[in-house]
Amino acid sequence: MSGRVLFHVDMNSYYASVEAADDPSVRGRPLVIAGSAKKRKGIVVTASYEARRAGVKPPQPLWEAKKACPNLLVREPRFDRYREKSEALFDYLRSCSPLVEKVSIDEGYVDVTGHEAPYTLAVQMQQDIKEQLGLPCSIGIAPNKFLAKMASDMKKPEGITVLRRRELHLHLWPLEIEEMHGVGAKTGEKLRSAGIDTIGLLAQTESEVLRQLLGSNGLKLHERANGKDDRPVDPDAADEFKSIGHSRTLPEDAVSWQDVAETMHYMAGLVEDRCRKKNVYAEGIQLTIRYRSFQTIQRSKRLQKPLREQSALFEAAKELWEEAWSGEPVRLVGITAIDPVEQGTAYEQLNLFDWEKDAEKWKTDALIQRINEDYGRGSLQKGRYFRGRD
DNA sequence: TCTGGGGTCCTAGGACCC
DNA sequence: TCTGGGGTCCTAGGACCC
Repeated sequence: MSGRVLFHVDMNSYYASVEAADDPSVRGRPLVIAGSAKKRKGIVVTASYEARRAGVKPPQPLWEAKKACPNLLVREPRFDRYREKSEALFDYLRSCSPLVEKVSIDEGYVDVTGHEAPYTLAVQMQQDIKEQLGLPCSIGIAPNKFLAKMASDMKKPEGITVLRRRELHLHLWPLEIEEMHGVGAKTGEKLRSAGIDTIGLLAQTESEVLRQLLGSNGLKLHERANGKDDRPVDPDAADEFKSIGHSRTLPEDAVSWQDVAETMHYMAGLVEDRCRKKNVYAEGIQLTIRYRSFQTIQRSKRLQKPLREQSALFEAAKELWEEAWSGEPVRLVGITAIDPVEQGTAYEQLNLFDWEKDAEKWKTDALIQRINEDYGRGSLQKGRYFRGRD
């Protein structure tokens, strides 16, 4: 009963729409954005509505899409351009309300509580975005995030949908269970096997039954299905990142460290670049290996000292590789910096100071030497060295 | 001649500490 | 000769989303 009014603004076929906005020659034609099939990245990331009408549906292998739609136009993604347009979009949204939360490159929430005529505002926004950026979007209007998100999905492209709590039985509950945000393949399967085929049945199921079936996620889904969701629109959410990673599918499967080393080094460089841009160091590193079988493993470890240099990330990744690689052919590798910390926040100076103090306290040359040696190789961290002894 | 690349959140077990 | 219980940190993996 908080009486909030939230918009979920969702761009339609975003990448394809940016291409169409920039290049009139592809407008109105079946277009997909996909990686290069030669490099084994032939996946349809986004399809224009013309392509969708021909049966193309992301994510789908490119060869399959071409089979479904022989006159398909294919473009490789231009992420920099999509980010640029996205910034313009969010600048516009923030001109409508200060409470804007960016969810991804092409969607966000806007809290317009208190606005005298939300629907009229939505119409205006949709029109402005079309005129100023050349991009189509759908807008969902509802009292909370979940319902706004579900609403924006109800009319595409270029729809505006109001979803009121008292109308859930008409517009939300009849939907198939897989259409619910937060229900993926696995959860959908579990729910169906329990006879819960629609969002309405989920809403009416005893919450204890759902907890048995899905754990705490079951309780969350039950609340959402009943129209309850208290999450605020958080303008800072996008700044609070927790990892920075890059990965690549290799042109062909790798069978040795030598085969992956160059790609690893390159990934480490990309990670360093982004850490620098965000002014952070990584307290941990994660290696991702995807095998030919598509089984994907991840190995992570905390670093002895926060770092971000390409060579250091590369070396750390190599160590993880040596511990983790099973010997099977590898399809994809990735490096992720985890637990980012701001540059200059305490760590190096402060800790060095602490070690000196600790060394002073213990006062044996041998110990001081040992600390220096250890610290030199960076193996002391966070004042833990003496834990259990003092 | 399948299946990209960027993320987040949650759970669970073992180590370790008190 | 018998070993509790709570808390935190670390790691791996599952599920989901765009």
